Amino acid sequence: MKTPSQASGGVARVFLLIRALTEAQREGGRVTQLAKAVGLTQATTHRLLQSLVDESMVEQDLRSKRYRLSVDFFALAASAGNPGELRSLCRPVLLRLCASLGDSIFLLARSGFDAVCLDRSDGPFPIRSFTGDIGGRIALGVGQGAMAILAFLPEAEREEVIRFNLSRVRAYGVYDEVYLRTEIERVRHTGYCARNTGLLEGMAGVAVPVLDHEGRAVAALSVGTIADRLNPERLPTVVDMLKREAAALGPKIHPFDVTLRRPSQSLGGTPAELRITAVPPPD
Amino acid sequence: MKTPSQASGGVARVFLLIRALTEAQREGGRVTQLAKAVGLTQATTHRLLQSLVDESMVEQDLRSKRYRLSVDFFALAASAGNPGELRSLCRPVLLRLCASLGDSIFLLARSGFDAVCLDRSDGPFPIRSFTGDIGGRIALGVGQGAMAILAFLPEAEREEVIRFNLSRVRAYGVYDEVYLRTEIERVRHTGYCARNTGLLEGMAGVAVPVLDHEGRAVAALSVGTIADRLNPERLPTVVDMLKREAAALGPKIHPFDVTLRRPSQSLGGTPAELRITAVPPPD
DNA sequence: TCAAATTATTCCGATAGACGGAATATTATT
DNA sequence: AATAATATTCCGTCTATCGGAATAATTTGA
Repeated sequence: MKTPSQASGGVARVFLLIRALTEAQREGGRVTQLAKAVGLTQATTHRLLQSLVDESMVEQDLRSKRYRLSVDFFALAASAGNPGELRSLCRPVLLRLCASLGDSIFLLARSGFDAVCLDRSDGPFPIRSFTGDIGGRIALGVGQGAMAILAFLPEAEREEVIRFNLSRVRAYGVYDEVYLRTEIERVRHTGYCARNTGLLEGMAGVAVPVLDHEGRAVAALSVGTIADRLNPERLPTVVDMLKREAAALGPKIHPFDVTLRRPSQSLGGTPAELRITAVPPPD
Repeated sequence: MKTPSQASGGVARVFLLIRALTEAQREGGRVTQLAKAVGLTQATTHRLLQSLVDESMVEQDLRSKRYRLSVDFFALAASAGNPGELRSLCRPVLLRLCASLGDSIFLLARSGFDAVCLDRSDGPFPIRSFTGDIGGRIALGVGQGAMAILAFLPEAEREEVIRFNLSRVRAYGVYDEVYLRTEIERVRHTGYCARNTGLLEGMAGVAVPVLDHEGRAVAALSVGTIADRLNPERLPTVVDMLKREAAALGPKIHPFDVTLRRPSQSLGGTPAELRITAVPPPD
């Protein structure tokens, strides 16, 4: 007997623990605390942690005895950030756009119901972004990049994502379904997504989807900058450059064709960028 | 009974498989091939893969049935690339240096016997580098950044690393132990590591260590550029800026204190760093 | 400085769940 | 359409995991 919501095998336990470790990366996690977080006994948690240390995926501070994910884990996973060579393909594009425009450029890849930031190239105008750091994720429909992707998914898939994401995106200024669908239509019509009144004060962004050889959105190129620099005069130029680069990328892309599966592990909640590092009080 | 060289628990098997998947990221791996690679039966390999798919760490193409690591895996591991907030702390530094110097700046973190690239900021002068892409690793002692770290490890640790790495670094132009030790002494004396005759034709680099509050090297700031731009006239300025930034970082860093353990999984082999992907110049 | 409390680590018997041989289904090849 | 290669499922065996409990280490408090 196994609860479907609860994980099945030992693999699930390992990743449950790893997820708990990501939460505790800042200070490192202690066995007791981690055990409670994953719902296992201290003994089991301890043994799993030791196994992970043996694999050098986790390291333990000799003084505090706290555990955290290791840089080796990061290095191991780095290749996963280049699916179908997408990142390698886009890197010169990012550099080129960044050099020409002088703004920060982001590469977002679609991943299930989210977009994940795979790469960025910062221009001289510093910027704070939601998807922000490499590895950051955001629900499809929130922010220009993730909206550009959502708008250009095949209809059936788009509907499923909208249904699943509606509750997740409410917090971000997507007030209702009608508004979201109106936006999507606009993006589908114009071929880009731009907003001046962004999620962050004074910040603006514009993004275009990157379509694979069959016309489905798999990624987005996104520009983030200060609001002044996306004025009506400059915007068309920026959009044009983005579209040109995106179009050139399309034929080179051969993505995996995967079944969309609802994540059991909640992706939703509060994104890391909004979690204003409150230290969880021990009790 | 279990071979000590072969892994013990189920955790080891999982990561054995994940490692095999990183090798096959480009095209994706098939069950048969992966099973052979990890030395398990197809049935077991298949079940493990399914478990990983359930965790959305792996995805499978519906057409080709091939498996690859997913972007979710990358996103999960991203927090591991910010150990002790090192990356967050250094990001503004990278941007500042990149803006002032106009060259590409790298942040390397020490990890066991290696240095791993945690972040980079590319300047207008395109560059090819060994440690190159984010997540890339290189043996301590090879390249300016990894040399800067090695030179400023505590003596006992330094000796152990040298002993372990000597065979690994021979391929890279470190011809013998005497040469390596001479270099280390020079770096310790001057406080930086610069080379014009780099591993790559026409490329040059200079790096300084980032020392923690107890004076041990935990990271390096590295500049990569074209050889002309590191002439005797400009070099002192660059070194000075790097040193200044590194010194300011030191007190903010409180690293984990870990036991150095020889990796069972060979790091050696054909390093990913030799598979150099040239970055086409922007224009 | 010592004692109490908290936390980390080790032990070990029971057993849940992984293992893999073999059968079956699917896809590619000729 | 037949054959081959590959992927997936089944299920009995038995191994490797689980966790309660004991022990060790560390922190807290007086």
